[in-house]
Amino acid sequence: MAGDKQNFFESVYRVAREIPFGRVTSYGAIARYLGTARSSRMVGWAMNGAVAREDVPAHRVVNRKGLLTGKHHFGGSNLMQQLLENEGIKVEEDQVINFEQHFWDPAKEL
DNA sequence: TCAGTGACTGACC
DNA sequence: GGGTCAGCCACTG
Repeated sequence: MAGDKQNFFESVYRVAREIPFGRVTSYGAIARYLGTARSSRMVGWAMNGAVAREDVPAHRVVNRKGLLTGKHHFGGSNLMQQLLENEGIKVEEDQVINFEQHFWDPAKEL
């Protein structure tokens, strides 16, 4: 069958789209929800393609520590931080303030 | 084809 | 308590 990987990517996009306004999640959380907890890197790779999609809020996905590790993929600017702050999420030194408070777990909320 | 790399994470010492 | 290692899989040279 051709398209299994595509399905995985689409699944990641679908979950990312479900992230509520003003909330963030982690790569591992999405990976765990999809049943690929050990392939959290693939979620990050999927997000790489998600940036090109305006319907996928990739800026709401950070690493487990709330660190904006992927901000360099947003055009090499502080766009990611700008978008998060625009949603009421405070970001300082590439890290989300009160990360646990804004954290949204798809496996738990979805 | 092989080897290195990466938007991660959990376990181990 | 902080640094290191291994697993995961796709992409690139």
